[in-house]
Amino acid sequence: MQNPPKTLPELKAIVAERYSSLSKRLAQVAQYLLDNPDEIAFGTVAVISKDAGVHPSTLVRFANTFGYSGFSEMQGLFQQELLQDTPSYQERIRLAQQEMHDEGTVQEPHLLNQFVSANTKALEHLAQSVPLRDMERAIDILVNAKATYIVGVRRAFVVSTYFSYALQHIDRRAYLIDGVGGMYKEQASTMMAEDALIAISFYPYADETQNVVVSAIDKKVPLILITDSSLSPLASIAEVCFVVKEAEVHTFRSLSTLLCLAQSLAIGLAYRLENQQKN
Amino acid sequence: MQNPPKTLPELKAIVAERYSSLSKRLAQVAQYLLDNPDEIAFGTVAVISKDAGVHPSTLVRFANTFGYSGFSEMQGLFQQELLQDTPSYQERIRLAQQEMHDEGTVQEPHLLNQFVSANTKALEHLAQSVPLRDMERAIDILVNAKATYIVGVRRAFVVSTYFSYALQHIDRRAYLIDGVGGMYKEQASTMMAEDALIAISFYPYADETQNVVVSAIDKKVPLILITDSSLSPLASIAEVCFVVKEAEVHTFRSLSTLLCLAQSLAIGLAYRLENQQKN
DNA sequence: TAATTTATAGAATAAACGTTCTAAATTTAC
DNA sequence: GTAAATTTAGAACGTTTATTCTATAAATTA
Repeated sequence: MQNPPKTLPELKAIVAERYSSLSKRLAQVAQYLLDNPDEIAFGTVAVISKDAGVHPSTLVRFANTFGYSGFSEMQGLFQQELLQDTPSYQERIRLAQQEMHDEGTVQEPHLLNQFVSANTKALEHLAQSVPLRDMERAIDILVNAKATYIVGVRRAFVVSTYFSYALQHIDRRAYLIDGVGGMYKEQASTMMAEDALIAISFYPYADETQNVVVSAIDKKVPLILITDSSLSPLASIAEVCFVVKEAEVHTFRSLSTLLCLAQSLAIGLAYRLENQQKN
Repeated sequence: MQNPPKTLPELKAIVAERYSSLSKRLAQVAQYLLDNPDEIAFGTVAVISKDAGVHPSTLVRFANTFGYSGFSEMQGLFQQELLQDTPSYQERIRLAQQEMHDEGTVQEPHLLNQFVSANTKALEHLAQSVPLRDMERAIDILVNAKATYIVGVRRAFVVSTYFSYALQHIDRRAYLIDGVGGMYKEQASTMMAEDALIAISFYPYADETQNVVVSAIDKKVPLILITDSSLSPLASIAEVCFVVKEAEVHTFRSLSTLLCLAQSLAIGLAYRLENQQKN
């Protein structure tokens, strides 16, 4: 190796390329290097090697393998990268917009930026608008539920699958009512009063979801509702109701805040269960 | 001096304030410190002192004067500053923490707030790290695809369902390979070279997903991969590869940024199709 | 101006640094 | 299954590190 990469992106590319042919320990370093560039920029050989779980000399060998005289030389790339003016997020948006203006052509700003902006705002709104009390009540219900059923269609189905995944992840009985084989009714029929139902429903409030909820209410199954309006037809019969305003970009509704809420509920539940176990 | 500043902006403010009452050499250091923060972040005492035209020990005295145990402690602030992603984010965290402090009660911050913080940060990172070019290439592939297959299991399944929903929403043929009835192979068997495959795969890289991808590659189906590391086993064979770092709160990985990316792709595709139609 | 305080530079020090060399361990090849 | 080659961890290396201590220089005060 004679021509070591001169910039971090180049190095990363080459490391990724050669990764599969690296020995065990060198691969370990490669992994760490790609995942924790910041640590490498500031850390010492001793600290980094410990953190990456390899011997200090392995770092030097790694650097040598990629053509550097030693670890320090390679480390320089990581420092260099950090020094490159990383303009703040807002500034980048501003620059992008200005660039658009300058070019004269009416083109889209980087779509990702629009989404990030929109979702960030929506997330902040979420934190402000959801009462802590509702979170606690919802978690109460989930703690006491022998099983948790989840229903939601189309866009809401995405959130349903997350709930299903997350709850099973923390060893809760979760049943996703997905209507496979057109069996909404059948899947919902095993719900009992000591269970719980999480329903996610947005305008235009699909009948499938409504029907499942109604049959649950008949059986006195407590309902946690996640919806887009406090005037949603199910809002009044829900034990707990979360009203979530999603970000919207060019008429496309987002899901980030919903997922964020779902996660918070799942982890809140996990905590509660842990604490119960201790006592 | 007992309470040294904990952030670089604070330190800078105090240095400026006390500047006029500093001795000759300390003032020299102050000058240098305010002008060359980056050098201080990475340099050694020897290098910095030489560059600033003072004796090495002067740097230590300077740090002591402002309440630090030594130069290294003060240097930490300069490093920290370089790591900070965006001022806006940092400020939010700081304010939130201060608010907590003001209340007097030392309590766990509202879970939702933790998530919002983590997700916000991850979102901003996403916008910076995903190259516009990759977005365009991915959209190119999706535009040209007669049908789009989507595969992802467990956590990634949530994202898959979103893709499936979003693509069908804009009248694209989208086939979700969900493995219902254990038919991963069968569902994947109808893929053809003029289609496209979106695969979402995270460590520990499920076999189900791998198998589907391999059979797609055999048929020359272009692959758009969304994964968590550029060292992912599928990364090297993908046409386009998005590496997404998800937010993490108490070992629970988030999905917000993934959804954000998915949305951006879907809407980017929708736009492109609209524009094509016009021409 | 002399005395006293304060600030400085230099020497000294021990700890930590990155690196090299070597023997052991592991993998690969036959 | 043995031999060769590669990879590894460990010890040892000379440097460099940040810091402390101290004699000297400068500034301040009386």
